[in-house]
Amino acid sequence: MRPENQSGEQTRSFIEQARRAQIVRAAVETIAELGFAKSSFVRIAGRAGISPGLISYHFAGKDELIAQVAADIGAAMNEAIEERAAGARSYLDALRAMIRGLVLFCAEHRTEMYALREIAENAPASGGAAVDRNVSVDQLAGLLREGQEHGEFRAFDPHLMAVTLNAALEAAPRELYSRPETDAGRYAEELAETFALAVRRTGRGRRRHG
Amino acid sequence: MRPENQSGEQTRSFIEQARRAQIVRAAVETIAELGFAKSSFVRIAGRAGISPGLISYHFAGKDELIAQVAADIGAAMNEAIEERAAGARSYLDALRAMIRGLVLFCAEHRTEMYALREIAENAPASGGAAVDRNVSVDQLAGLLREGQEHGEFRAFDPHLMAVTLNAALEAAPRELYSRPETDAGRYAEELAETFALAVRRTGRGRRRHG
DNA sequence: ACCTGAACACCGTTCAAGT
DNA sequence: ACCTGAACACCGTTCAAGT
Repeated sequence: MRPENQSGEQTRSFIEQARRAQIVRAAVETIAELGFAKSSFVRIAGRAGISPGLISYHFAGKDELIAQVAADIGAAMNEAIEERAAGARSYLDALRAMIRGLVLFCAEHRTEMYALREIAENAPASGGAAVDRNVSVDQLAGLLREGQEHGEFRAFDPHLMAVTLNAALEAAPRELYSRPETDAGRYAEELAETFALAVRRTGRGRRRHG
Repeated sequence: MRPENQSGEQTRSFIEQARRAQIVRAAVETIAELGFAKSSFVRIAGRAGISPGLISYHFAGKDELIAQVAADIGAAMNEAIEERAAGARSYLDALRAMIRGLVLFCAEHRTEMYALREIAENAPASGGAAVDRNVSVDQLAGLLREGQEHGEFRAFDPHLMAVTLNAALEAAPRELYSRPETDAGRYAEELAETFALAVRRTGRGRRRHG
């Protein structure tokens, strides 16, 4: 019988929080070192110095553990992105800043990205990809829609463009890992330019600066 | 001891080819019906009316079986795409035709796409995603580079644009499945327009300060 | 409440044995 | 060569038992 909780963190005891954090940390290290396939509960528990059964006690299942690992890393990514987008003077600048922020974050945290990539490659469903993707896509769609309402962007479908942009962003860690020689700064600029051209009002004889 | 072969299909006997095809078919049906997680060798073999050991006899491992399933479906996709791109009068038209072709193919083969998506979500590495992706990316990069050399496209990095486009294309089956109400024709047009704007020469003359 | 570790059901793979 | 099916090593999860 494991502790019940839906999403409230208040219901978790101090020990439980500490154990979960310890297990998540051990999982990240194990995945990064041995790869996802070899990261069994026995190995993760061994690294943490606890019994395998204790992992099942604190997590509903392997899915929840992996989801927590992905969520922790994803939260750091979002923080880095939003930090950069905050100072933007226009929606186009915000879009560019977000794209740059993500690509550069990936370049600066390659080891964490390796664990995340292992999860994405071997258990993306457990990694909360489906859930987090929709959150991310909806956020992007909101930004794009606002940019349209302010007359900065052309009349595309915000949701479909967000899906497309999200896919392009998710490809970044994969690309940076599989081609370590890639210049992250240039990648960031290329990607920012690509979507800037895709979303902006076509300037052919239309408006100039506001 | 299973039959050895590297990639040549000539070395495979008639029976082996038939068995492999039978097993692949059973795997596709099992994955589509029960999902990837429940598609064990025992269940696939049961559907095919054979022994589980026979699967290991004909395939080097589960990875190879899943890779074959993904490859068969992927081949059908590529065929549909290239068929459409063949009649294009320009590189921009070819790009648009490929994008439309893929999105519409996904819309017309949702059940096969379901199995492919199950694989992509649960075992993309086994699904040959890494290998096939590079092939596909290289092909796209080649097309983009040619378009640049013929003066149709602007001066982006062909490889990075191909990675981005490939990511956007791979998001299509996912999106069409998770939102069945999506108008595939409109999705195809939106995506084609997005990348047409991203790759074409900007009409405003040259870019400022390189 | 927290934790252990053996037991359990299941998995992919192997292999002696059949034809 | 082709195929079977029990045996094997391993997995995530459960649970009686300890504190």
